Amino acid sequence: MDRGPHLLENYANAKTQRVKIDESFVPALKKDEAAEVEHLLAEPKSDNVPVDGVFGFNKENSGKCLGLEDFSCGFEYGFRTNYGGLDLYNIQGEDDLKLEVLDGLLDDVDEVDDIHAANALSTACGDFLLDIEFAEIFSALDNHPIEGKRLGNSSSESHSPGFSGNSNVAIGISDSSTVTVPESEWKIDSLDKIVTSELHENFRSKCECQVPIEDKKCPSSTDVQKFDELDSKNSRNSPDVQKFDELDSKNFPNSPDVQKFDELDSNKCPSSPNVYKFDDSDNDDNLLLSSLLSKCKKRKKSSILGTRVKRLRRPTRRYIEEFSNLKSAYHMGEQKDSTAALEKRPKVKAPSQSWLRQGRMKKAAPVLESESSDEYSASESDDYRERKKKPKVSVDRRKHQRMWTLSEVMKLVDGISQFGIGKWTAIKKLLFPSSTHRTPIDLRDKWRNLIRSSFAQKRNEREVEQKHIARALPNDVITRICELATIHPYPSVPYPRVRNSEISSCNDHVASPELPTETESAPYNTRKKCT
DNA sequence: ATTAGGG
DNA sequence: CCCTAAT
Repeated sequence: MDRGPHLLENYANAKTQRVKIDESFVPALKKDEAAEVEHLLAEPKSDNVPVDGVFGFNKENSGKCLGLEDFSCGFEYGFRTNYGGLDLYNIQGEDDLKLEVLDGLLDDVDEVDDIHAANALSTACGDFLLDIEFAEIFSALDNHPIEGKRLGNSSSESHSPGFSGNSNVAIGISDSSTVTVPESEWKIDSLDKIVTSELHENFRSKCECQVPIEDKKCPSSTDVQKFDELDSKNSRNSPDVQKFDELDSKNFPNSPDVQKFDELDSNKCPSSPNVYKFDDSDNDDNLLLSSLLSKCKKRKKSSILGTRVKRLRRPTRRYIEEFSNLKSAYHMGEQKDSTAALEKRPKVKAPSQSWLRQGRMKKAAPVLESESSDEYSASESDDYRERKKKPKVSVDRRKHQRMWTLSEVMKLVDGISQFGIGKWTAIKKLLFPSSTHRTPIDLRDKWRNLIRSSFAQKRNEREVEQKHIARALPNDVITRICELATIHPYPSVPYPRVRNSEISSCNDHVASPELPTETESAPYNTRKKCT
């Protein structure tokens, strides 16, 4: 019973966290209004009227009262999808996670006991609000675009005067600067007004409790009706709910994932000061939080779908992939073959870093898969298909090129030795069956480059005794490539001037095209006949 | 749908 | 890597 509040406080105190508790849930609310709300919250309790009735968090009442819950669901949803790599909703990047967490926590509070958890209405909702069905209402008052705006607020620390005093009212507000929120343009005021008004209205009409609240600005009853409609509509969409269930279970099979949040988060926005982090010192609480979170997932589903989640911004492919990869990376660890040591570039721990690291950042791009997973990626086929048909996708890939690893090169060489030149799709299928990247064309391009570079390197090697060729391919690979190049001459890529002499010399080093020395190059020469 | 070539 | 033309 007191656990919830306790938790709240704990987290409120955490350094890294920016969570506001209590009254901030109506951030821009004028004082009198705030007072009203507070009153409203406080009042019912003495009357044995569950506060959640007002906020619509009651089980039987869920979905009512304009869905404050929905807001929070939005956050939760965002978090979940982000982490799960689900292609549903883009949080603009970062950190709505904590919202989810907090929300979950709060949500659970009312489960814990008779604590009526009023949910958190974040100031950050702007982004989602417009999305949500009932945003229409807001739009009437507020047409401000919320795109790309961010709430610059909030390094402000949490303060929890108001409601924290009420032992049975837990109000969590996540005021996260990290959450994408329209700036001042976004009329929080109007929202708040409506919200409060709605609260009043609902409280009156549904709870039938006299609340000493002056209905200063009650929106037209139509608005209320709208909410109600919405509500009823939402409350019975079991199919959707089921859908969500599937979805959910797929993406979040185990709550332990939540624990990785910390790591994940820091990877994603290392620079953000406002990143919510689990405090190490709070391990117990973290665990609790995790379980709470998982619990709350179930409970929120219906309302999430109820609002017909449609977001303005879909998550970037990159974003999605990133998360999924990240997740899979955790599960499978970093498995690499022995050639990994020879990788041209260091492996990156987190995709997020890798996409920063390289690539031309002209346009939006898909995620850079972690090296370790490139051969195991399950989503390969999809990616591949899409890439081929939608030009847009190709635009995406352009963004970050992926270095070819030695192992990849070797596979490519193998493939060419098997299929010969020009069977790029075959090679792709056979040797890069699960690489989301590396289209047949890529293979060809790579091969084209390999030939050129190999010969160049070969030449240099002889002249300068390959010393400062730091990131050059290993000699044997070069040799193999040279051989293959002679065996399967690439049509349109003339060898850099040094044609035959170069080739012959190249072959001299290892094996003659006709008679392979039984060194490592043997397997390739044996198949030279396929041109 | 693939491949070749060029950018 | 991307794009386009040619198969």
